Amino acid sequence: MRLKIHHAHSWDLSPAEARQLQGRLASCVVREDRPGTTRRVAGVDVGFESGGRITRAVVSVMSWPDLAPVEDVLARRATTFPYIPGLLSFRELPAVLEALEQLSSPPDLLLCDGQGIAHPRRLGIAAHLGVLTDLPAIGVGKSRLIGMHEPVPAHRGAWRELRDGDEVIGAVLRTRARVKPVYVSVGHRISLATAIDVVLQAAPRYRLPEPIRRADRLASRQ
DNA sequence: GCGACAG
DNA sequence: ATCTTGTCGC
Repeated sequence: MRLKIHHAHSWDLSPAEARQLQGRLASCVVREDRPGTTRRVAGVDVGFESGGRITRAVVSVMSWPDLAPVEDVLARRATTFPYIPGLLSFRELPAVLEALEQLSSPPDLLLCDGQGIAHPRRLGIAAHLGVLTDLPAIGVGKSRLIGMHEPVPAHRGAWRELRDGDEVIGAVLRTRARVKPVYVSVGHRISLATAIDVVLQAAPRYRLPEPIRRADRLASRQ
């Protein structure tokens, strides 16, 4: 598929330029529900190989709401930006966009590894990806970047607001009882309440480690 | 100045 | 992100 990029920009930036750009793109994030018809949901997993020299992105598409596997794609490329907390998207998104272009048909919703607006400048990787693709996007982080929250009860479905001062920037949600909670935040064109519902609905059959395992299978095949 | 810090 | 060791719950 051809990917339409909105608010396109250079990736050859200094850390200072990247931070400045985040401030401008953050104002484009839509924090309310503005979905299209949801038929396919894509899980986006990012990471690296070879001690960081290679950046890897895996996109696993499933049908919605039945969560049947539809299509998996993998992209790898030489890393061109270092990992700096708060600037993850500048290291990972070029590979993600390359992977998305390999899909035979576009997804309707993105579940992206990492934070959405739960970010110092409100533009984590999921929000950045949402703005560039203009697709509804949800950030699902495995650990915290910023924000404070009350303890989360141990049962599945329990959640607490993640706040930065007075602002609610996300939710800390248990997708399974007594398992480490995930950090859910708005990426684009979705409300926090809807994002929580979607993650909870997707989690039972689409466990967060699942895209990683599929990634490893794809990686060993290529 | 010191600690924290998505993946 | 990755690696290792010790502990705990089912």
